Amino acid sequence: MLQSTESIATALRSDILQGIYKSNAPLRQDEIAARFGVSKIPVREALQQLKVEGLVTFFPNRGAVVSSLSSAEVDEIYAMRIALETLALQRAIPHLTIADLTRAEALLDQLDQEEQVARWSELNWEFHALLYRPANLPRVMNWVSTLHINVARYMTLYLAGMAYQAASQAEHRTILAACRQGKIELACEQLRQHLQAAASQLVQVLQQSEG
Amino acid sequence: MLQSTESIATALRSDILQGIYKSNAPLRQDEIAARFGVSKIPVREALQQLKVEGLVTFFPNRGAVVSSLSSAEVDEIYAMRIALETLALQRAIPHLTIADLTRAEALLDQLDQEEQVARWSELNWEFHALLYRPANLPRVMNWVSTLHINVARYMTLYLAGMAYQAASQAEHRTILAACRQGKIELACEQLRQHLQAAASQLVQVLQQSEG
DNA sequence: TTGGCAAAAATCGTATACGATAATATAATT
DNA sequence: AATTATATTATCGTATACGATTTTTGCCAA
Repeated sequence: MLQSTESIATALRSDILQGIYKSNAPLRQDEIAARFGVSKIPVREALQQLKVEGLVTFFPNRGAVVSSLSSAEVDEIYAMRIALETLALQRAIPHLTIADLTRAEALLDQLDQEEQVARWSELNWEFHALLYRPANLPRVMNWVSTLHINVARYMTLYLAGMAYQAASQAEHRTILAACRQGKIELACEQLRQHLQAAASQLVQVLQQSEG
Repeated sequence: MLQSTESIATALRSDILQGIYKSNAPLRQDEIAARFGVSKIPVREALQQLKVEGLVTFFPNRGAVVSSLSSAEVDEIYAMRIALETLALQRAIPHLTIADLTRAEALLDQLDQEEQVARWSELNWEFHALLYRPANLPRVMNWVSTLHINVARYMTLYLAGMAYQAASQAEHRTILAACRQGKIELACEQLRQHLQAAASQLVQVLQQSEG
């Protein structure tokens, strides 16, 4: 099994995003190793990566669990997302092509039709990433993607309602319209509001469950 | 040797920041293991963490080297720093205490006197971190610190001149003055300019060496 | 029953060991 | 002498093994 650390990290990231491993769930090294047909060594290396990404937390001599986020932490992550995603969008807009805009429009139409929550979340992220990618900021993209994974798993749990999806789609369309017109400031402000709206709702739900 | 991964990561981070390991320098696992009196396992786990942080790059079957940054990458890292550090400062200012401001002033006085480049760089970061910490955004602080390490090692190499330090100190004082007056927008704008100035100079130097 | 308490099992963290790949040195060929 | 081929060495990536810690289980006493 050559150079397995990376593929294990990718798979675990995906599992956490999809909710296969939920918050506080232990990530047993032997079990994961068996699943991938490797020893614990590359599994632990992958887990150390996910630790830096914030997705897992290590407890001394008790191994790793999926990180659980307080409402304050969700708020902080969204604050980071707003800062970095508006940066990306701002730099991307001048480089957006007609093809990009057409593809974005198609994604929104798909989102209107989508009923499956997991798939909706995927398409939603695809839409956002599409708008950021032309900024040509690979490190920003990487980190934004990581931040997205950190909170998206909560979104699929708590914000699955049609009400949120409808509002979100309306916001997507105002953002896309501003992008099409090259109105950078406006597009960024609407993105900021879009993310802030998601953050506020998620924080509210979490605060309730925190009692 | 119990739970050594973390202390190894910390030490290597410090070594890279201090330029003990320079760009593209190989990080030999056996050598590092011997230095810490451990096996390669915790060393590799530490290196995987630094990889996510951007400080090292792995080449298949050739191990890890200290990442080298292109001018474009430095530009991107500073763009991230500006986005995240203005966020932190903006949220910190309402919580800055008199004690914080006094301490910040003292740090600037120390900086005026400091001749040793490495120590100057340390104090400089201490000043910045002091202004951000009251924002109470631990994840932002962590990531900003990582971004800082990524570029600071280049700073000490290329921007050691007194001209830069004098200009930098003047900017520090305008930022601190705005903080003292509670002028959030102004302070953030001046911080943005301060970081942008550093970025521009470093990018320029790197572009020259890139030919 | 319930609340410790000891023994057993599970799990972790890492040292050791080893096959695989890459880098280097040495020999062979033109 | 230069170049290619081959052997040697260095280094990596990970499987195996094992002591240490934690968790669970079964037992006894209150």
